[in-house]
Amino acid sequence: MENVAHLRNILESHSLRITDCRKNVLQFFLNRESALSQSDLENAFTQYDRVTLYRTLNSFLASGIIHKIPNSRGVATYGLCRDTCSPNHHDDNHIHFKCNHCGEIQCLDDQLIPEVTMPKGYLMETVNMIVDGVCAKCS
Amino acid sequence: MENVAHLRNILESHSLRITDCRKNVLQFFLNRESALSQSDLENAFTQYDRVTLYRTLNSFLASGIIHKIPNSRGVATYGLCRDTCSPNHHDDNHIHFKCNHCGEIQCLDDQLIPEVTMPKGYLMETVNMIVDGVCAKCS
DNA sequence: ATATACGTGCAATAAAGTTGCATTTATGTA
DNA sequence: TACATAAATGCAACTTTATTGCACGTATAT
Repeated sequence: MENVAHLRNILESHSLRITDCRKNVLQFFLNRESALSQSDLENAFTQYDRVTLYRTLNSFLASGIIHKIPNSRGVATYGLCRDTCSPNHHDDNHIHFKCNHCGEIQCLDDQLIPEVTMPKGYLMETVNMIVDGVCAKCS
Repeated sequence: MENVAHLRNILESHSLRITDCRKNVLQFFLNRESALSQSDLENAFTQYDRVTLYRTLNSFLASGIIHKIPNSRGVATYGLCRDTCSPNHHDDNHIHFKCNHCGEIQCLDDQLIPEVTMPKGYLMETVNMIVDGVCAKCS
């Protein structure tokens, strides 16, 4: 359970207005260790319109509160950014884990993506790494 | 240009019937160095129904001719598998590159994904790595 | 040559993502 | 505290992508 001041603080520091929807969604992210999709939010917050949740996710994404996690299913999933992330500089160089059993996607904050080199002429900007398998809860 | 015997050979060795659609789509993949989405195929092959192309991709995917490439946009993209792939054992441990300029997704067949270790309790099955940036053609 | 299992096209639907607009609300300023 | 305003929300509508069922056509084994 996060206290409200903390939630306000996070939103404020990312230049976002404090609204019920944002506070609730943010709390939901903070209480979860797994990544969330829009439909997860729709199920959890029937009091808010789909579009509102869609735009809430977008505002979190643009302000650097959450990051998008690439995946093979055609559904966008989002994970909380670390404290050290900012809108302009993301610090999400950790591995993502997708459990093939429970379906959850987790940020493995302590497993950093190893350095890699690109062929000549390629300019590297962002690196994502996704491991599929069975998570600790399911194994 | 691939000769027809080669195309037949690939389809046959993956237990797929030889059809015009499959031959053409396979050739299209072989002639391209970049990954393809369903809509790419729809644009290239107006003579085939969307659903046919959809199922062609699915059959290629299931038989191990192509592999799905995770991405942040909500559009499935597919790349050719190496010769060493089979339906049961994929050998696509290469890095994928997404160019933020031209939008192309490429398989960097020679850039192998480095080994990583998982936290205790986690079972690793598949690893994907996607680098975003600017490709050699655009830089 | 033929049977049949598989592939294709068409129609329809589901699911996810997105936009415009009218109304409501958060926030800075008086 | 009241107010002006920029931003957030809800609703409706729409686009794109993904998916299924069914009838018909074709590749393949016998």
